[in-house]
Amino acid sequence: MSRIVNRGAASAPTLADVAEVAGVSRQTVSNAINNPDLLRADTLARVQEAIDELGYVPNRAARNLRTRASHLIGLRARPAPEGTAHALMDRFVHALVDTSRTAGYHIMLVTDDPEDRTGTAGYDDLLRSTAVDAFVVTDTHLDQPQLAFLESRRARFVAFGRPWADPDAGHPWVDVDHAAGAALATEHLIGLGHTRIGWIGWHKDSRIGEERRSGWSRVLKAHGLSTTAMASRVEDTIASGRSAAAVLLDEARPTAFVCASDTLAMGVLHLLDERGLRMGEDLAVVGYDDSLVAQCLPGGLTSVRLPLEQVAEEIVAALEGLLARPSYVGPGVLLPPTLRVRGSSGPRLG
Amino acid sequence: MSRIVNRGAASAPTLADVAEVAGVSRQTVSNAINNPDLLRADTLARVQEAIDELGYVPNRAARNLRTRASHLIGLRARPAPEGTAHALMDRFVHALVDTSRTAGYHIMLVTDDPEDRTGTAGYDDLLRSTAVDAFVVTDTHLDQPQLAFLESRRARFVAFGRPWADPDAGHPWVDVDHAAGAALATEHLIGLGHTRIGWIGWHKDSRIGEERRSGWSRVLKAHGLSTTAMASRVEDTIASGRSAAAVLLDEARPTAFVCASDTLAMGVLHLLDERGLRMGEDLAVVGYDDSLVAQCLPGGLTSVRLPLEQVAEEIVAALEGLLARPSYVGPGVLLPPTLRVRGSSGPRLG
DNA sequence: GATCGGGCTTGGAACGATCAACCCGAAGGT
DNA sequence: ACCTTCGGGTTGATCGTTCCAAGCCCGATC
Repeated sequence: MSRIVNRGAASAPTLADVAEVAGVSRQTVSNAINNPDLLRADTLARVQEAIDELGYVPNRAARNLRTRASHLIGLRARPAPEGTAHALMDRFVHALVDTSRTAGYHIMLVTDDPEDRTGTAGYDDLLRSTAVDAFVVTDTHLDQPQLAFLESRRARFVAFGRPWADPDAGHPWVDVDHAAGAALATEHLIGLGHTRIGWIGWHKDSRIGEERRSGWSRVLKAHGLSTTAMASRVEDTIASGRSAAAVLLDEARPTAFVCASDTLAMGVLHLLDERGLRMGEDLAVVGYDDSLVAQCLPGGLTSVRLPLEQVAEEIVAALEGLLARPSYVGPGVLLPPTLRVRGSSGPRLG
Repeated sequence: MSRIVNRGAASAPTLADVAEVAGVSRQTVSNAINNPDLLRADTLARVQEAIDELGYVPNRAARNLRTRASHLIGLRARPAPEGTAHALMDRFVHALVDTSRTAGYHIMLVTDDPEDRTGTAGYDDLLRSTAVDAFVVTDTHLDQPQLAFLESRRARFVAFGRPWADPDAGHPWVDVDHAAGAALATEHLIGLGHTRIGWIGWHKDSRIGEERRSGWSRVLKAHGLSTTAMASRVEDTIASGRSAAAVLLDEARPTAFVCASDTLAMGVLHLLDERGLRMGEDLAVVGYDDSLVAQCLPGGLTSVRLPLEQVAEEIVAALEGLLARPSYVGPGVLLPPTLRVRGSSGPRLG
């Protein structure tokens, strides 16, 4: 069953059509839509009536052409790698779409063109062609060159993530206080009576990883507890988390772990599973990101939850400043995460 | 630290600028971009050179206005509810973005405006205002009225999901063969030696749920195995999955469960955890959706994997037909899922 | 040598909105 | 009485591209 369809093309009503019906000029209709307070109440009502009658909807392309704006924000994001717990994108994307809508923007998804090695030409084109007004970029820690390129091109964008390389960078940014999150997790474990708390984190070249790690070490030191031989830095995979946990557990005998991600935490849980140890009771584990995995796991994985909804709000606020004329670039925003306590951090120690 | 920035507005080069540099007319430049084969090779080269020299990028708004097309596809999707394992959106969205790009389209995200109860006005506006050329709609099973509305408005859209109400609906659709997935899971368990296989699914009014369930019952019957008292229909939450499993386990004593979702399967695993039973060994469990949770869980959750990349490809193909002139609507496409075998379905029985 | 035709090129006119400037009458100040 | 101001509305120009119909050039044909 297939067919050729010929859609009737009764062309849509334009501003001029509405103007004629309402007995006013084009501009007045335009004002009725964009600056209603410029019109007298009775005129406004008459125009509105004509709009409703004709079912008029402004043509975006024409408006975009004239105003040199598209009210479209490009979201540059890479998908969560399979096999990791990392699914914050879903939540963040939705929060961003919602917040943007209330501000009159729509979100357009952009991913890297695998054929473009620099991964930047496409973005530049989108901006220059007025396809998007600005970008929201994530994964800033991974793409220093790209960020530099965007800045050099005077591209308009807001970063979810600090400008690690240049704290004084000229672009707006919003980030989560990663150290505070790890500190929260560590304090929580100390509060439960733990004194030997290990860290499983990312490689040293990960700025976020080091940031999170600093929260852990700072709190331990503040409580006079030792960090020596208690930390491991590995790749963000379940397998590395598992083996890092195995080594630390045998050598330093921690009673709890704080992990730089839920993925690594899952690695610890894999190890517990293998060794027949009970999560929470034999070993406390805290993850990071509050992924779906943390939420769904039997017993639940205690995890640091990123305030993605607030991040989205701050990003949209920054976008509005960026796109205002003259554009306004405020200071970077750092938001505190929270801790979701679940079974994996176990009961208070005897 | 905040500041007012005044960006230099060296206005972008236009078609006319390129034409002047290349010593040809606007139309020739336009042809060089859109119909290169209409030009003599040397002219084309000269134009291309001018384009590169000026760094010209066609203005989308102007093109959209003239051609009455935006090359933007609206993706209507709702976020995964927190606390469920359901994270297929991430993968599907990315697949769709990638496939669309190769076809020259971009994806714009759309969610329901909570203030608009019908949830349809917004979509209609977007189409009429030429903001998007067409929609991709998901969750078709949940929104019958919306689908009907879109059809009545002659809106252009492709559905991810069968037109359950009217199998002969006029819009293109792509769906996964849900029954086949459940059948795959059931066959797998039978192959492992199970004969008492339970079903935990969704309420009867869920068409997808019933479809998946039919795969399970069909296979059992084909093998002469009983389905009586072996099935339960509940909400898609971990808690309901857990209690459904508890009841079935006590009353019908199945040795394996096929679940309509990974979320429900996680419910079963929660129960095992409570009762101190071992997943896979004491009870085999198969989920549906191949979520990150299934992948990350210690031992792993065997699950039915949806061919989302292929779905995306078929959807884009359907979109291209829909947007061609005259538009072409092909028959619906049904794609087979696959099974990802992991620890939760356990070893071959005794 | 005039005509024809095909391949390229050309200027002008849309597409549908907003911007900038202007217009008009009534109110208020000097 | 005259000038200014201001609210409320109009008109022509413009954004940058593609469509349209006509024009040009050149070689081939009669």
